Amino acid sequence: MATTIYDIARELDVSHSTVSRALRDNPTVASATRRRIKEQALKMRYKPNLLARGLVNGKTQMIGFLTGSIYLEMVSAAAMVASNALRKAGYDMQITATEGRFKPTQHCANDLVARGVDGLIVRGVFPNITAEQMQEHFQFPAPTVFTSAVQLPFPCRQVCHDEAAGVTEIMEHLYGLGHRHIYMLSGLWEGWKKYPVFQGFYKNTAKYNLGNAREKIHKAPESFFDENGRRIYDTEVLTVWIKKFLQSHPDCTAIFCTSPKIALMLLSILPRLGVRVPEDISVVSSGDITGASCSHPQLSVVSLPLGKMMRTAVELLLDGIENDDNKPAKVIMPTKFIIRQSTEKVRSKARIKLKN
Amino acid sequence: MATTIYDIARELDVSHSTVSRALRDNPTVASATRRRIKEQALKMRYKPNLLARGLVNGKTQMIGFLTGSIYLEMVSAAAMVASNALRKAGYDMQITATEGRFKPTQHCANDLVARGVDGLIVRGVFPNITAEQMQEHFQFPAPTVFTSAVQLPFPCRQVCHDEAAGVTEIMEHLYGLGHRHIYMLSGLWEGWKKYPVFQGFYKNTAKYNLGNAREKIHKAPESFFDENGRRIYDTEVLTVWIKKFLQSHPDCTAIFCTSPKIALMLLSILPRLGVRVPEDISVVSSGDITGASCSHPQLSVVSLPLGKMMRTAVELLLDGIENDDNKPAKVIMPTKFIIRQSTEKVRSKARIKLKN
DNA sequence: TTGTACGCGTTATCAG
DNA sequence: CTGATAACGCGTACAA
Repeated sequence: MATTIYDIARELDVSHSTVSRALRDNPTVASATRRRIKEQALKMRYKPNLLARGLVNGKTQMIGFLTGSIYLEMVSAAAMVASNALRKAGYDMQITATEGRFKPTQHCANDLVARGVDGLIVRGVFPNITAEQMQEHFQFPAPTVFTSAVQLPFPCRQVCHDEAAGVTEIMEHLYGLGHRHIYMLSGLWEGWKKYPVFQGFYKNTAKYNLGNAREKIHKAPESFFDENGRRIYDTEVLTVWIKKFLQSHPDCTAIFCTSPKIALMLLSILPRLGVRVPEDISVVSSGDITGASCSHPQLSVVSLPLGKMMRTAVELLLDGIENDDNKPAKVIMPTKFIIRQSTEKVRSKARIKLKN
Repeated sequence: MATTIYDIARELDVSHSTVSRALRDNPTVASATRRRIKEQALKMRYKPNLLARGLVNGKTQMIGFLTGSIYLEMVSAAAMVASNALRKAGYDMQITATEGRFKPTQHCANDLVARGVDGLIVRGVFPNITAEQMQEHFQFPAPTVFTSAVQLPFPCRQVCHDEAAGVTEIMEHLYGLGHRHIYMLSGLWEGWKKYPVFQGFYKNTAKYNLGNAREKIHKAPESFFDENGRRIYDTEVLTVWIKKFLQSHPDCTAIFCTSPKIALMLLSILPRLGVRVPEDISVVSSGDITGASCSHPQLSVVSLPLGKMMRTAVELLLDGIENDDNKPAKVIMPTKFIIRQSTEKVRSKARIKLKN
């Protein structure tokens, strides 16, 4: 059994409440006894039971970080930032990854709350969870901040990045390079048609008169989890897919991927099909993972202000906790377009031709 | 305030203990009342207070996952596997990332225990924490399983992968391709000289008579965290570093990286220095991150059995929890060498020459 | 079948 | 300055 304040009290022949006070530097207890108690506590390796403390205080100094997956580089990076920022403010953060499905997500969220977290950071939107479901089921008694690429269509505290603006930059860039046949390769799940990427794509396709946006958006093959817990896009499958795609869309001169991972794979697959990047086709992506700067060619991307977002989220959260409210607030952060080498002037040939 | 069993009891004019029993399907309570109570609980959106439950039960159904960083792809993947395995067994898992330094790590570990976790998975060894410190400070009252590349030099439950064997495979492979000047580029911190990678490298360098191993091992430039929480190896710095290295070691025909990320960067830097991979220099790494299969050329790697390791760790942990013991156990898992395209027959020229 | 009373380890309020 | 005593919400002997 772990030692409790009672053990210390008994040993020193004082009451447990004196021990409790002494341990938290309450000045009402004589400095002499205070010292004695602290020494004894140290000697007995006393560690306060945080469950008990949380129960009586109604506060746990613990923040929950809820996310569908911790596997994505950008998610884990975000978690680190949030964790460090919170630690500075005296809070611990516990990450809970839920696989993105509704049931586990809700379960974990409830658990977090039931475990008495003082606040909640909900990262991302979840596959197969609609906005309506989020609104209905993601109302927690503890202050909550949502962070994602999506402006949630209900009042809540949230900080998101302006992905649509990023898309605008991309389209502007590509258009300036002469591209008129720009396709979007989406790895995103259904049910969130309102994704700003889509909106941005629609808007700009219209603005530059690039044809029917709906026909330009294509869904990438599903990814899956391998036995090592890694989310994998099967290379073979993607190869077949992109081959078919280019055969039926030979006018394509630029591909905009919503996932940098898919973009990176494209960079490696296309040359094998006899398609050069960027000479034949330009590739660009949303999301700046580190691999993007050592790919061949280096990938042009929309960089997301993850660090700022998470620090802001933490600020919002702490504010909510201090003032014991949960009043809606929306912060939208600008993205930054990083031009590297995967985007170039449009090719002269109208149609692309694959090897053999 | 959240609703408690007392609230339900009052509403239904029964005692709170009846409610407590009913809610956990205790057959001693009349099925009629049981239904009434459950309905009422649902209606009042009752959620059990897990702090209180944990306090009285001495069990929380919660496992802590302690790691220096969650940022590495392999760590987050491992976390997902463990989390899912634990969930199946009825446990929740909370991840705590500590930045790898001693103080926060110890703090977080104590916190986890103080919060009443039923068990602990400690992933990796920690920068700047020696084996002695680990032995002294990582003795927790709750069952603990360590997972890492290192066999901890003290009795504990642990599952590690046999990295040395992986190195052996690499060296065998390279030697077979004619390489006699194999260098190791290590991204690992000091203080853990006992890393099996080193041992494996020493052993095989001796075995194949490849010269003084100590002179073959070189430390890569330090990485740092950028504002977005990503661990970055600065490309410029690494470029300068590798340039200098090759100038002073022109005999080098193969580089073995302990970090796949560095290897990937090398793949992109070397060509810019006029060095072709694998024609001029072979590159190989320990750790199979997904980017390794879409690099140019694809990277030969030692693949770690992360999934199996984590599932085994979970098994060990659950065993420890069930039997309420913490008796030492050591599981060592074999790695798998994946030959891709970054390793080839040794070049004919004795010395490498950089562009300009 | 149900209710009473107590304990889990803290903190907080009151007397003294 | 210190010590009873009462919460916090839940589980559970024990009694009814």
